[in-house]
Amino acid sequence: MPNYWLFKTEPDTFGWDRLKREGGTEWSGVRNYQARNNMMAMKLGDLGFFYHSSCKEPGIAGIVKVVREAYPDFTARERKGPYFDPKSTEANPIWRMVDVAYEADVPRYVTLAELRAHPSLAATMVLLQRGSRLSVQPVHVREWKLILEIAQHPPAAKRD
DNA sequence: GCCAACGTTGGC
DNA sequence: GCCAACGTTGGC
Repeated sequence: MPNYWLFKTEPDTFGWDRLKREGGTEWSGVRNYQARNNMMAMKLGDLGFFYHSSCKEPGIAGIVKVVREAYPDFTARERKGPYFDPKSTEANPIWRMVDVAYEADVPRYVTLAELRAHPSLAATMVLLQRGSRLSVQPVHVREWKLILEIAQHPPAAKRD
């Protein structure tokens, strides 16, 4: 059984279209210890939702698979780069990344608002907790299955 | 070790 | 653009 995760990304910077086009990516630039620890816990074959944040309609855009387990994030040592961290050295790299690859499309885009509308998700999903902004987070298998179930049906009609 | 100040995230 | 919540920094 794989474990399940959620990766946040800003579609203006690196969205689902680009991930599909390129087939996969290094998940570099994460500078939060909890998110790093989550990546260090990932195993080959784990699956993750590809989540669009900081955009007009935040939500789940696709599914990726972990194709390389955690290894040092070299962008921490790129002196001129935006992710440079002087605390990270070759002998002691403090930041890690994983590689992910395209796994599948979701049947349809599932918005944040829709996720929130499900009480059982709202109660437990890390993404939906107040003030939560963890960029790489675990998803419970129960949540994973429910979200896929939601994605297999048309969105609930909007009421006026 | 405390905690105020600051910069960032991210929904709205 | 606003602002609440968060994580980090640094003085003490």
